Amino acid sequence: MEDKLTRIKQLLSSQRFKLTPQRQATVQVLLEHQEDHLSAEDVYLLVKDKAPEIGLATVYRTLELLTELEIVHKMNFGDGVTRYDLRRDEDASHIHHHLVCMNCGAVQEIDYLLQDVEKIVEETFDFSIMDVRLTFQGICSKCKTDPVVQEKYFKHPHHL
Amino acid sequence: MEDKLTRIKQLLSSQRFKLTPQRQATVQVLLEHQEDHLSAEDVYLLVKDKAPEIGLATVYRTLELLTELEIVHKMNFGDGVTRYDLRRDEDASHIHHHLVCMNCGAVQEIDYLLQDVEKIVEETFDFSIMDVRLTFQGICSKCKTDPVVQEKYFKHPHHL
DNA sequence: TTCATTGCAAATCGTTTGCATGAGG
DNA sequence: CCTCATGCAAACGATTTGCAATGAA
Repeated sequence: MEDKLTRIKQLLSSQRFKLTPQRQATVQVLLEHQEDHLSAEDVYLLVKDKAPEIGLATVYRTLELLTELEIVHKMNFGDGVTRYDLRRDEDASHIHHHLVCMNCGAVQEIDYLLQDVEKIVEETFDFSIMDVRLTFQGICSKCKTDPVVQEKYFKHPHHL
Repeated sequence: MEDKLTRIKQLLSSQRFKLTPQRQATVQVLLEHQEDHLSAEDVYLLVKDKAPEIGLATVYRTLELLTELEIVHKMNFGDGVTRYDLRRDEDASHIHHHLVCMNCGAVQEIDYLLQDVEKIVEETFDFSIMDVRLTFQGICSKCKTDPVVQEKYFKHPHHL
């Protein structure tokens, strides 16, 4: 992980960007929450613990910068908030799929299956894929046991 | 298509909702643009031709209502705008995938492949899928011939 | 009359921007 | 000094909401 921070610092300075305390704090928060999918607001609140004086705008600017450098990944589950993620590594970049529970909001990654599908799409449509976002929305196994959830999602026929 | 309008009217009235002129105009716009992926604003402008007095809020409310009734499909390509689509038909509901060109913004549907993947996900994760959103972002065959596009997306190694 | 529905304007929410200040080379 | 980066507050764009007016059952 120090590894990663060092690499990021190099990447920044190679393009004349500085690893300021605010940026470092932001990266650290992302490193500590690799499994989560934090919104800018989430990141902001977490960074405030490390650097209380930071402004929300700086967090947005930092996340935007890191996105341009392809260090973080910007995503969007349709709930009106953009979420950010450290990228795993350099090239297997465009594999990033999720199970989103419509009840509890839990997000689980499923970063495999699908290489074949990508290949077919590229060939069939002569389309150069730069990024793939596959999101399954549904009910996770935990929520499935909740009677309220069952009533809401499983009882009614969807089209009367 | 009259077919479809009638069915929608039935669906509405079965739940004590009325097919007001505004709602009808909105549905008609959606029917006339089944291939597009219109934003609320787009729909609003198109509906204004048919019913100039309509308000944007009503369009939003109508689209929300139609979404709840599973008549339209709400989606999101990460550009900060929600887009809406008439659903094709009743049950093969959750198959709705897209190729989005990062250059010209063209959206092409690829509503097949993937049934197997869905099945695997359901079983592997004990996850009940209610909706799937698969988006490939990349460069379409048309844009690929543009030298500016080539320079921007295909020349530079992504990580120096 | 009653209740859903509407148009309008104001409010809200996430995000971006302008600007004056501050820190580092 | 010069530039980049910051914090703050204002601006912004998409969407939602409050409310009084409308209109069909």
